[in-house]
Amino acid sequence: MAEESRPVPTKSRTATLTDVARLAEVSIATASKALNGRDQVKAETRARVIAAAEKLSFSPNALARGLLAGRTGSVGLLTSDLEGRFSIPVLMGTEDAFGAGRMSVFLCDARGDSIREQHHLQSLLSRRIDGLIVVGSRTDPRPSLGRNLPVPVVYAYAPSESPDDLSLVSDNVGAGRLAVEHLIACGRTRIAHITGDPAYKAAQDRAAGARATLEEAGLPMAGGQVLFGSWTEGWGRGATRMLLANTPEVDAIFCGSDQIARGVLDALREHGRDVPGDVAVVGFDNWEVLAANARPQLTSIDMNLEHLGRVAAQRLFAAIDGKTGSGIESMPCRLVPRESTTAQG
Amino acid sequence: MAEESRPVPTKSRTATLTDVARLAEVSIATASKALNGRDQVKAETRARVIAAAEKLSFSPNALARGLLAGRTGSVGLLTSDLEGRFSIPVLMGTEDAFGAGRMSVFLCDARGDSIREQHHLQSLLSRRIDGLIVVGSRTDPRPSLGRNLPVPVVYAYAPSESPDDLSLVSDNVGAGRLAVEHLIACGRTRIAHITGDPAYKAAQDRAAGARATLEEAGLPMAGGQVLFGSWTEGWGRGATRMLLANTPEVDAIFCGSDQIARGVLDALREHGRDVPGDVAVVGFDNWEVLAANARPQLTSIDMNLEHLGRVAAQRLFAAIDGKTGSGIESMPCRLVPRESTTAQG
DNA sequence: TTGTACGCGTTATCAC
DNA sequence: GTGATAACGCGTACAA
Repeated sequence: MAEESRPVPTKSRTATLTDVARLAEVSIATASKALNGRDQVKAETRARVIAAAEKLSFSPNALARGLLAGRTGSVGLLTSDLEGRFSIPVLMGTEDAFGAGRMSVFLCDARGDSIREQHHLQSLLSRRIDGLIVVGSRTDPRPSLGRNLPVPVVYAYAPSESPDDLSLVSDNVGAGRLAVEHLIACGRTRIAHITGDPAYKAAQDRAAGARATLEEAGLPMAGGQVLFGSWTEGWGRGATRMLLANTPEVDAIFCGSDQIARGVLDALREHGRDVPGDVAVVGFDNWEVLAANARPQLTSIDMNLEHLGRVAAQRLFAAIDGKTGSGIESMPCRLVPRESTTAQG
Repeated sequence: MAEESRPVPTKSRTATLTDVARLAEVSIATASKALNGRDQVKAETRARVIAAAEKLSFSPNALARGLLAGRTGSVGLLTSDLEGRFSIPVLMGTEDAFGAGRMSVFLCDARGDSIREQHHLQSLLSRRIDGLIVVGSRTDPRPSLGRNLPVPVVYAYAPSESPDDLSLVSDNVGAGRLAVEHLIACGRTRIAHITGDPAYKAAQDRAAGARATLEEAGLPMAGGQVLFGSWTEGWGRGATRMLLANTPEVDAIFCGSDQIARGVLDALREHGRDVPGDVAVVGFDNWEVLAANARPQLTSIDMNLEHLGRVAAQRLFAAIDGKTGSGIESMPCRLVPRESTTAQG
């Protein structure tokens, strides 16, 4: 259990440039130049100043500097939903990119509430961030924050509804194509698609890509149509049972998520179908915990979300430097082959 | 694809207090008082100032304010590993608590690298954060950042090695007790424990709690000893097979993680054991995606990590106000009952 | 090469 | 009630 501690020995106030200057016996102007690498200062003087700074463990006050410079070297990261597992990798990517660029990141979670979002936005603006990244939790377009913000904004994962904004998204249509092309390349011809809630644009996009690719190859959609449902293992199991009953000749299933795929694998095993011998399975999200631990290990589509976040950071950097862009920039996904599609049936 | 946009119409510089004062035809001193609710200003004047502020969509510069006040209203959140799923809930809790208190949160991910951690720490200090929360990804103690930082620090999830620091952790020993007590209450007497890597303190603590509770009840540890392995489904399956071979009379399994538990459920089903009829199963982490979608749904231990994060934020608030504490504060876990233990065999 | 002085945007203290 | 004015800590013209 925690105890109250004795009063801490008086913390010495953090050193200021004035302190350093005094110790080095120069003016604060000279101290500033010495520490910032300006070349109008004698080497010996600079050394003395640097030594003094070290000794006082001086660290320049970023607030004062920002006040003067008009730029703070900080950006906002406004997420609508930290819980959703899609925000996290995007967030990691941006944090990584900004950290490398000596930028600090303010994290705000609006929890899907637009009131809270506005509140956070005001707070960020009052802190004079240099730019803002808005991360959504679904691929459906979200309302724009507007064009008259004093800082550039980049939307990631969930695009802005306004084409005037710059948005970075995953190419879900392309991902659907990727999955079906892979299955066709594996020699499959009776390919079904089991996916989640049809109200999600992600579901529609992936299905569109899958449909288009099948049509171009002159192949039918096994099961007659895309099987929409929910993003759960339970739906994966249920849909598979229906599918096996109606279309027993199915030899491949493209799933809208790894969770669904886990349910599909489960049901296939129950019905004695070998994977990938009888039926090949492709998942979506490449969620390691699910995909890599499945039996057999699950081939899956990776949206490269961390990369998406990094690119978002780069675009924001560029925008801060005045090179603004607009429109929706679509990033390719990649297929990660594992056991559930490798062997040839 | 994104296109270059035409040069944006000149953004009007964000309004300052001077602008507001000029528009309201008062001095900046009066404007400041009016906006900050000081009571030495005529109502009519105040209204005029507020109107002017609205019109210019004035937002006070937090940098200037912080420079003067000596407090910035921002805190640092230093995580060692954003990828690990334990950091996220803690982080959500702290973000939530601080957001409500009008504090902004700087997010830094050190990626388990102490060099990067030092770098982030310096960056945060230069931004004059009011306090710092350090979130680890494992429950093993981590090196202290030291006692001579200019701001209070609270360690969450992973405690500091130094008892002089304040740390908040989950009570893993208590959680082990909780699980076994529940199984005993369900009428089980031949209880096994399959868990992860023995190098993790979490594994040792949970095992210790389980052992102690069994001893107190005069029950043996089924299987003869705790089955340590890795935090994977694969180990859950493998360990279960061994267990069923050596100790077929086992009637309950307490698992060190939900992933392990999923493997255990899998193997039990394969061997024709009914859950919970023949064998009851308890998981750990209460990871919804795994626990709630298991067949049967998995009873699991929840570490209340979001709450842990919120309490960490409260402790930091208190420390900022001068009420510092120290030592390790242990937060209770809770058992979430689901199908895998409810029915009586 | 070094030092002086101003200003970034606010708030608080004091006069008026 | 209101308005000058001095800080907060720093960078940078400009003067010395």
